Amino acid sequence: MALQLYDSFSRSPKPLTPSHADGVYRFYNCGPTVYSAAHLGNFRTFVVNDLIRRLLELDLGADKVRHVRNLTDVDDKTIRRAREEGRSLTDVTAEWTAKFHADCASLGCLPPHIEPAATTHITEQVNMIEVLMQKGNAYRAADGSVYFKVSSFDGYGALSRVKERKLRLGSALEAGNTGTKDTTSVDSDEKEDGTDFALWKAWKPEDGDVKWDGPNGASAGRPGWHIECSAMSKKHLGDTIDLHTGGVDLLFPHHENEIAQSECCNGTAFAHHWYHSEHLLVDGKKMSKSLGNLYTLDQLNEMGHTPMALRYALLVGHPRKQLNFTLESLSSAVKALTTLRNFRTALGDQSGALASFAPVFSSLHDDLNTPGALGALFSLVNRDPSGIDAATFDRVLFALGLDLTPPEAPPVAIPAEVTALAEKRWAAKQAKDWPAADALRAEITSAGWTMKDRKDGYDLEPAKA
RNA sequence: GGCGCGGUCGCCAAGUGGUAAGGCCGGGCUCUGCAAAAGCUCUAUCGGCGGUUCGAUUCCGCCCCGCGCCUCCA
Repeated sequence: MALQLYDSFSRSPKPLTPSHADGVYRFYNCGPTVYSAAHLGNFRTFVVNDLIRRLLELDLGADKVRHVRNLTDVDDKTIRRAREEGRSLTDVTAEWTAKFHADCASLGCLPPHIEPAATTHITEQVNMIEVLMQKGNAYRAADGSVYFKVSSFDGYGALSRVKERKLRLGSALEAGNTGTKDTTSVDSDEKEDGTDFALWKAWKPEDGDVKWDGPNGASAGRPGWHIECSAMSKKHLGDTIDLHTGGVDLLFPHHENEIAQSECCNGTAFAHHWYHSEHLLVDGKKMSKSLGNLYTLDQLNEMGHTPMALRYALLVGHPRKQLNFTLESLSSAVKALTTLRNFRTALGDQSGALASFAPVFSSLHDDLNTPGALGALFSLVNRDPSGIDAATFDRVLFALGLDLTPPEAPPVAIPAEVTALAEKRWAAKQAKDWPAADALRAEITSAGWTMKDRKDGYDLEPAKA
């Protein structure tokens, strides 16, 4: 069964099959803006995309997948951050790019084959803007910026179905939906129409030394956000790509704008398939920087949560359904991972029936039904391991990106007095002095530690809350 | 106001026109001097009201509740 994914454009599931003669599947995934640490919500999307990447590799072969994920390293936020910290833009974005890479690696995400950055593709973007200007799809405003003329593209709104946005904007304002919006980054008032969006932003004093020569007739400045994806996608994957993905919040306006730019410039269909993963919620609300209800991987790691537990917790929800993240889901994940690990160990290198895992793979192939796949997996794990094929189990683990290597025990300092109590208890136990041993165990427990006996010794762990 | 998504066991979460996978927690058991770990095992009629149907949690309508997007946003 070929991998089927819901297509946001046609609003129906569609198989992922290469459309180019070389059989290489072209996959573009909108990446992060590198100005601070990405949060778990962001990583949900990247983990889901990693799943797509892995399944494609399994289905088509690793050499038949070209996965591109961009880095937005110039925009209002990156520039503001650099200014606030008195650093160069490059210095700031390099730091957060490295952090992003480290976080992705810890979560077991395969690196994309190509990771283009906006600032190293200025020429491509400028060229594209010039074509759009020549074709009458873009215009230079009085301030030297360049805008895309939405009314010049009939297909505008087909993805997000907001064709009459302009008319309805009034309603939105009345409904009070713009009260908390950050208006500092809104395009200038130089636009001919409210729905037009910036392709090129003329330099402003607060941009400091961040500027490049603009398209013909435009001022020096920097590219607008949307154009980078159109330009980099075109350069690395061609005019028409097989799949374009991102979080649901990118559906409008980002992806709508990308379609407009690319199709007007290239004169061909931009993407055959659009896929959007849903948001991660915290306390029922979207995890976001503006709400301040986010968790970064560092925060979670400091609390003692392993990256694999995080990945598992993200996999528990269907990618196209909002998932309410809780710390409790992490302890649940740790247990589940342990069960899987024990089962895998019991398997050794035995071979067995390959078909056992069919339900797992078919769930995965059916629109990335990770909860269904996990359910099917545990149905197997709950049975006798005999007859289970270890290599196929490993394929499942690869597909899910789960690394079952036992997490290293977090280095916790054991108080000397607790160690002393444990030693005394161990001695008492050896002497079969049960009353003394029990009394000492009670002392250790009240000190907040758990003493776990093994045949040849013992372990001390902080008592669970 | 427009567009979209969701409401299934204490928590999380699949699924199907024919009477509900799975994970966590909790209960019971086995093992272990105790404890832990590990293994086994038990627990739902699917937001509300109508409709279609031999039969609906699954289809349709209405209602209630929650979330997201409507140019910062994974």
